Amino acid sequence: MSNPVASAQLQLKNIIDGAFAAAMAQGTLPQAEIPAYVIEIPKDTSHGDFATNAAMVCAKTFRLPPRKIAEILTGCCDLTDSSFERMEIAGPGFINFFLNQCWFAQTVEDVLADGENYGRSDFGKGKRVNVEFVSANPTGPMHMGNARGGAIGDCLAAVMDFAGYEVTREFYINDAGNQIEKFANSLQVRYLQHFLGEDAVEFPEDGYHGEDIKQRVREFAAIHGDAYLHTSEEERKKALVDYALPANVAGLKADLEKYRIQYDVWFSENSLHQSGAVKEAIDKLTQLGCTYEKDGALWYKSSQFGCEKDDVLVRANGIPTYLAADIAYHYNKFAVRGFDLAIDVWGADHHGHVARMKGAMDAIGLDGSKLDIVLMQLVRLMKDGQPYKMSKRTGKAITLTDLLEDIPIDAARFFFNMREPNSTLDFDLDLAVEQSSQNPVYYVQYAHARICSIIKNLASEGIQRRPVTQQECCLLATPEERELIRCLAQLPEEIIQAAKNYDPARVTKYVIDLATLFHKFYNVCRCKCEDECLMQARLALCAAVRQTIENVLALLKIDAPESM
RNA sequence: GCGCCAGUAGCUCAGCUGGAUAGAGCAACUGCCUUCUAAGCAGUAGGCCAGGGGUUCGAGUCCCUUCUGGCGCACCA
Repeated sequence: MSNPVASAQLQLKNIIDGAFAAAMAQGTLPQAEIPAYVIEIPKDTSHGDFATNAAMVCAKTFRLPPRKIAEILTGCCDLTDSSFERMEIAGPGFINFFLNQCWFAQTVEDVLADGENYGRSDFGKGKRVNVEFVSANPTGPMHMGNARGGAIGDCLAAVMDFAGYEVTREFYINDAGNQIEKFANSLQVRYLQHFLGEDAVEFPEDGYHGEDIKQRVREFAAIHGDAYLHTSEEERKKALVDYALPANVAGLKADLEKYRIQYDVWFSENSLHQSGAVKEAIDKLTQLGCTYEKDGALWYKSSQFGCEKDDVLVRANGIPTYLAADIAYHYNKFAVRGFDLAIDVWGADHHGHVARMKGAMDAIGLDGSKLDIVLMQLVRLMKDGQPYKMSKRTGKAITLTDLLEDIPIDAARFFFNMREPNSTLDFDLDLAVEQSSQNPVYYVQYAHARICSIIKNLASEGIQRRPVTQQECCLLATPEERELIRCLAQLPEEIIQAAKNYDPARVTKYVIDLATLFHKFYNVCRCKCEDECLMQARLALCAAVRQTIENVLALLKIDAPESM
């Protein structure tokens, strides 16, 4: 697995450290500890491929002007047998380094050699990470927040995998607690209404009013008829929930699969109650002195673990709260299943819960820093430049299913990953369906299709891509070619950054940039040309770009069409 | 009231752990197809990075403060 940028950067660090050592040995710089300096990639390529502020941060240490230090350092830098051809001092004392043509040639070869693995790294060191996302309430259909969470979570999981983590995708089914009680009640009222008429029983104000509840009741009635009309309420509710809940979960699963999301684990909250895991977690906290009783309820001392106030674990009526179950759930992730890291993707409206959960992990004897929460802000659907809240057909909030009926799945997955999770997202419904360059999905896919077309066209004229020598690859020296290769080289670092920051939107931005650079290259450099060696080198470059686009689109689970 | 997140071009947003002249896309205007996909490219124009202080060689980025917007502060999940 190659990482052209990191290799060059490491090489450069050795060169610079070597220069410091040499200068001190010569006595041109006094003996001193070298302050931390950075090696960065300048925005402006005229400032080189890499630049360091080493001379500037040392100004105080050596009591010399930055440019003077830079002169001494460059005098001691040895670039022979390196990936660099030259360096220069610029501005207030930057030292800029320029990569040689071999590096560019080698990068193209590396991409092709790595193939579908190009971009992978061992950054994660095989650590086991659990990524939990969507975890939609099984009492009804999924909303826009779930749609965004699905795209972000799934892509983040793919990115983590690519960055060298061992990833488990998980859905937490909230099949316990208050909302299941409301669900049961809604079902049974609808059931009674189904047979006795709408007016026979009043529908509870806080019930689930959706059409989906009625639908489940009709299905249930078709199987069991009015058999549960005369049973106890208890029995009736249980029968209805036992039917409707698995049906809903199956529905969620089916909808998410349409959205190209497949989970490794569907984890039931109820199973934690059944197995006694919730009670165990509560007992453990109590043993550790983290709880107390007040007003008949059992409280957890959240305030001792970074929260504003304490929270109830077990209500006065003896039923544990969601928090108790959630502590047991995360305890299970770490202590039982042994994950090294757990990432939860939550809606930003749950942000108040973050400190509490992390604190609770510390309280229960685990490490709260291993739990990370990705908060995502709300989605605003836009149509004709106006917020678009309700479905015209149903008059209700737009569900994930509605969305996917209206726009292509490629567009949905791409759009939801265009912004970092923690920023509000305007989802432009008109743009998402538009088949033009304005739609970034098409823009990227078009670049891929173009490359396929070039290769196919040349093949039809009997010109096949063949292995190229490094010397031939060195012919790729126009500014457009070099920019394009520079971008290719960036992928592994881009993936690592996305994994490190839990920000899958980085890869989306990356692939748009890559497509842009390819289109620029395409307009200036013809692959089909007189010089056979140059043609083959350009074909190799095209193949490398195609491979890279494919790899990124695979992370997003978006098609890479061969023609458009 | 307290807390979290945000405020960058007319609009939607980039800007990596402080770095060189603040960048894209859309919208507006001007060009480029007898040659590999014009779903493309090149160019023009557009800015007191919300306001005010501070930290330093250097601030859109860090600290303080004010203003504005979103979201939370349950024996709901």
